[in-house]
Amino acid sequence: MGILERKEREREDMRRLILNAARELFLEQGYEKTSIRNIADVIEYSPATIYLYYKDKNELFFALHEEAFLKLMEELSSLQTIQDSFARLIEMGHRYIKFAVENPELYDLMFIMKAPIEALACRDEVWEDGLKSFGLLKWAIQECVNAGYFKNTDIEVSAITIWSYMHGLVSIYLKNRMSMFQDNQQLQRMQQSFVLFTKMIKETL
Amino acid sequence: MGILERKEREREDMRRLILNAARELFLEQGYEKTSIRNIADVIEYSPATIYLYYKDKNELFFALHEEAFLKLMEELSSLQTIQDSFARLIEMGHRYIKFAVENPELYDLMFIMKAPIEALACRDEVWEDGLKSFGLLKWAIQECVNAGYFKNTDIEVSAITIWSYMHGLVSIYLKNRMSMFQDNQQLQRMQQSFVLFTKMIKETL
DNA sequence: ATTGTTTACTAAACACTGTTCAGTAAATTT
DNA sequence: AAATTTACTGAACAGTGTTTAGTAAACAAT
Repeated sequence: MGILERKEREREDMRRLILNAARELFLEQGYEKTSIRNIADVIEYSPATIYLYYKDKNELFFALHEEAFLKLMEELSSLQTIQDSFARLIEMGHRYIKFAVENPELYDLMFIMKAPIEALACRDEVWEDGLKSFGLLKWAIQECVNAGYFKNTDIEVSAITIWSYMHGLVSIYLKNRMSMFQDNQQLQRMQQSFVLFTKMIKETL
Repeated sequence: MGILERKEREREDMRRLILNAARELFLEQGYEKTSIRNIADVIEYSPATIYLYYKDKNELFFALHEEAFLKLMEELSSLQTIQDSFARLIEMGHRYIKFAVENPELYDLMFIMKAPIEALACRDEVWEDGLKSFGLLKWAIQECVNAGYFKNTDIEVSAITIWSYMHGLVSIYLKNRMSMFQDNQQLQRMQQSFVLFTKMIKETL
């Protein structure tokens, strides 16, 4: 009885079809301007069909949120090859900034928008993707402690502190709140600040 | 010829009436769920009338954005009484966190939402409110340098770094991305992180 | 092969949204 | 008193997320 399996496959195909269209529109014109009807137009189905595969718009964007974390984790995965643990943590920071600047819509989805988190909340699940990448940061910090770079033992608090700085830096930039600097100076100022921050953690963490 | 003056007064009254209603709804049910029609209902005028006093919704929320900055500046104003410049900077941080936690919707409006910044952009003005409060931070840092607490001379970079951390910390919390900690632990973790950060800037800035 | 049943899909509607505009009634000026 | 300006609104436009009733095709049972 392979019919059920085929149906399941077809269902997955359809979910992917919808998600691909959603991602395409979302990345090219942003979240707010992407409507269910737009997505339906692209895949040449009725808007109502989308609701047979995704509960609502929140759930649809939570699926993209998951993808985005996969992408970030992928871009951070090759860090394991770096031997020196402090250099690895710094490179992690560089790549985090790079990811945010190159994928502003994804970053918004992952860390700022409330829609994906609401999709989680109403199925009362934990924020696994966030937890996993937070775990990666904690691991990188733990390695620095092990290697003798950091003395501070409360890894959790160190992780929050570093992540807060990183998130603050990129989201001030992404949400256009660095307009006190000329456009061409903003990225430069971010780099300068990042250098200062690395000095700060090196000397006192 | 006092008629023009009266008319101007009446116009200001109307603008305030609209803004008061907008603020009320906005703070009680959030930005997204507040519509022009909701505001119109409260003031018992037609929705079209609102457009005679505010260009669009962005401009309406930019007006609230200005108010929010006034409120923040007010809550930071009494800092001048603190003698020790480092203690003053720390207290500034405390009040920043307090403001964000107690006024999440206002904080969103000021530093995260793109609507107010768009209202600015299409009148191509600078972000004066942001600039002013950034100036206050720079002043507080400069005083720390003057008092010998900090050696670092690039105040601008120091300010970005400190603000980035502060903004990151509170917005991770406000946007519900601290769900890896139990609800009752989140504020405590923030405090711990803040203590760590103060140690960091004290020792290396 | 012909029923009955389930599945996949959609047109249309519901209740909204921001915004514009023609038309009206009152206030002001001539 | 007539003409003009001002303040306001009803209705519409073009969209939004979402639900529901109904249809046609696929499948299962006889």
